[in-house]
Amino acid sequence: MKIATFNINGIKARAAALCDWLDAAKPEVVLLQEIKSVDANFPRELFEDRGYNVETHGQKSFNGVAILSKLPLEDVSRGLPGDDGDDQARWIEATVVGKTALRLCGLYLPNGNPAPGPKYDYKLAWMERLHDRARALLAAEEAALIAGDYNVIPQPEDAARPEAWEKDALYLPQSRAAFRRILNLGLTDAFRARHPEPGHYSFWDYQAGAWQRNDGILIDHILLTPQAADLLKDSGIDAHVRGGEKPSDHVPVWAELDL
DNA sequence: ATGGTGGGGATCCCA
Repeated sequence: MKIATFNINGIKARAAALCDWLDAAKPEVVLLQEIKSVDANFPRELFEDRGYNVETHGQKSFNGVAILSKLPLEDVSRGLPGDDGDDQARWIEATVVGKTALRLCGLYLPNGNPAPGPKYDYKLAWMERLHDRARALLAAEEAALIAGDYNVIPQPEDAARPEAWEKDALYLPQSRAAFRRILNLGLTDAFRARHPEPGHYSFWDYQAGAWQRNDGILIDHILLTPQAADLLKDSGIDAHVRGGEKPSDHVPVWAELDL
């Protein structure tokens, strides 16, 4: 079963590119970020016509996450626990059942720039809540996948020019330490488990010809609990999507699980 | 040091 994460940077602007990729890659499950749409305006028929069940957690103008799945989506929940005052749509969960049950968690982690400042404080607080949720998922000792746009460059080899990101919220030591602390709970990075070498990216800025110069960063990650990691067969990044018509600035990252 | 591009939707915010 192929499960992908894809920050599409606006569903309205990306409907064609997303459908082209779905038709070619045929993933069973897709976790979407930055749909930038309220639930009522999400073009769910586009995906239902292709055999996907659709669950959204949107908001006006910004953020917004969704799950597309050919298998039924059960026990859907919206919003990352830990702060009732947080109204930003950045987290959605659901369960699919294949050979075994798999809990899917889709996330759009705060960007955090400029740092320092209130946006960076929000990012770090959000990562603390993510840590707590990940710990609970691990304690359940079941297969779970926590994937999305983490807005964290975990290590120097995850950037073409790490020195350019030294003062950026995506690469500050505190951001990387918070990510590592979550990983160190016992999660497996599905892409890095199979592709440890440098030079793999999931985001290229629209500006300054970043794609043409391959000036990318790897910030979209798929983390697996041990029970899910045991099912990992393959993983990859569909980088070619960045060279398509009206592309997102991110590309799909996927994992194949024996589910 | 600056400005480079793009989406959303309102005359500016966010990335």
